[in-house]
Amino acid sequence: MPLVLPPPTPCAASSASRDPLDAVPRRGPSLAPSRHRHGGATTTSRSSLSAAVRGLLADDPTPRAFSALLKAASSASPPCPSLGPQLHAQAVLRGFLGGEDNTILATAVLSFYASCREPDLARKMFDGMPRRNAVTWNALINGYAQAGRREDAIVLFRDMKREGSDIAPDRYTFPALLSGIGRERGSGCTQELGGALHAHVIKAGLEKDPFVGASLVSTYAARGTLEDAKVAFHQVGSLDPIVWSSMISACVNCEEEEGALLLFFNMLCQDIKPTQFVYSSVFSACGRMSLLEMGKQVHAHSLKNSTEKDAAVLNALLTMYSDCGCIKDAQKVFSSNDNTNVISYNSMISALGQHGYPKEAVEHFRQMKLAGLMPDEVTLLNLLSAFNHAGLVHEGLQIFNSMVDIEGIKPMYQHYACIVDMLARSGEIGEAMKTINGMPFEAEAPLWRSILGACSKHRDIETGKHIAEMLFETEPYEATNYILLGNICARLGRWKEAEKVRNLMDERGVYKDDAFSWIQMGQRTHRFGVDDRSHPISREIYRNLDSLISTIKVAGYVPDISFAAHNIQRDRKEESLYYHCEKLAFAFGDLVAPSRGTLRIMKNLRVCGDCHCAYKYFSLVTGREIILRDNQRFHHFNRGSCSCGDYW
DNA sequence: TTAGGGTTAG
Repeated sequence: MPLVLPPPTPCAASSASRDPLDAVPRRGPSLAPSRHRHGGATTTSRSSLSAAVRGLLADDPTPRAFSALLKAASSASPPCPSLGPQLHAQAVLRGFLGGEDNTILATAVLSFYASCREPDLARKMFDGMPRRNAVTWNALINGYAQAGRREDAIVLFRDMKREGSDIAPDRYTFPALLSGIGRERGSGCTQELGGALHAHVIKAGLEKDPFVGASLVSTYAARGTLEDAKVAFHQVGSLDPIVWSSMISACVNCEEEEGALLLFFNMLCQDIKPTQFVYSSVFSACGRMSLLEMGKQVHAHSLKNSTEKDAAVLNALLTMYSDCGCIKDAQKVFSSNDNTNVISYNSMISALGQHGYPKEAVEHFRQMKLAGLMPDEVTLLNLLSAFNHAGLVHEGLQIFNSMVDIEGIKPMYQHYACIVDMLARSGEIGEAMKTINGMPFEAEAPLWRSILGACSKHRDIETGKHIAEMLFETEPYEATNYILLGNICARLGRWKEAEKVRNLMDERGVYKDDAFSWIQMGQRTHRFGVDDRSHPISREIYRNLDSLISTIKVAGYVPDISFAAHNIQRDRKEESLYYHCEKLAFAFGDLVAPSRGTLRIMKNLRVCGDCHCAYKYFSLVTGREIILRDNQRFHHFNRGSCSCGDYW
């Protein structure tokens, strides 16, 4: 008679502590339950579970009670990985796992190990079971998938199909498989697997199942194939809110923010109540597009739907306000959150860094530790980034050098990239190159490009040329590389070389992205290109801009013609700077917005140095606060100065 | 009485 034995030591969470309930490590990613259920079954707290287990063992427990407690233990919050082996051992001692009719309880034990990412222990249970049902198979497939053991999951799926008429892949099998094996972008093998699984789904007649459909949608989105996600979404054709939330999140993941917003409105029109997942994704979409008014309306809507206490919603909301240039509102959201977690702090530290408040970022880092939250690799990256934005090289290096010893976090590629960028931008290009040579990773093109940018800033033409030539080989169609090298040449007055770079671009058919800036007024977005005269009130905008330029010239503004790269006469150069898109956007905002009100302006590329200077004077002569978001960070202009301290 | 789908920071 088969007997399913417990493992010799309790799970992998073994500890010297006497009470297994106290043996839960604070940081134990491999032991954390892979999934918590939200919106449906609630999780159980560790203390109430502890009491329940003591009560159970004191009474005369039934197998049914063991199953219920195992289920609760697998989804306990905080996780309780040592409870499973304890319950398993007690069930064995009572002979509950020794008979033929142990399928349900044995499956509950198996599921516990699977959810604790211990697929080998789950497999031991599986192999020792005299009878298995579909639940047993699905639980082990899920265990392998969640542990990243995709090959094992696939083999088991194949075995399941061969098993016989009673056992067949069902609506539980595919989400388990898809969640674990199909979500790595850019893997050819995974692409084929995802498509093959979709074919199996259709073959099994499950393409209309909302559970399976939501899984397919998110799997395709994670691979970046939004069109396939849409096919899966339409195949389901359901009003199930989770399928919709999966599709909205898919749009955001694939940078189709407008699509996400359209789906959100469509959802409301069909009376499908948005969940916290939907609000999180929609806030993310609003933030990325800087749609402040829209974001505020969705915020108001979310309050009506009682999602205001959800940590993820609040974290997304915080980031939305920050991305829209409203750092004070972001701070308010953070302060209103009673459930701050590591992501809340990471979001706030990131926001403060991007807005140029490194001291406040450090203060939040300190508060985070005081609150008993362990900084993770993202926290450290955001902190380094805050120092980088502010040019605080010494502080950045100090944190970087103490990451392993003090924080227990090994620097990843992004941490090195941040430090290299920091050194190069501060003028320490030689040190940046040394760091690249000493790091345990191969530098990728964007990192070399950031050094090329620093060479442009510091007019280091020799290093710049060397890096540009290398980049012209590895990414010949990236316009930025040519622009940066051309700028170095132009700034040093080496016009012939600048001309050569432009010719090379033409020969290769490389085109740079057109610069544009935009500003929201009410519900409308007004977009401006360079020298753009297409706006209905263009004449008034140009008149206002000319007037503003005259005023700021009197106040001391001197156009910096080094930002006009073409070899043209000085007065023409000045003129070419006046009608940069960010200046046009400001002139428009200044014309139509109430006087002295804050203006929020966005630009798709990095702000031009001359415009940065002009904006400082604009803020001085108009009394306006100007918040400019470019593709790097935020600049807050007020009373003639910028929050970046002219370092960006 | 055991299995499953969708969020937030970089």
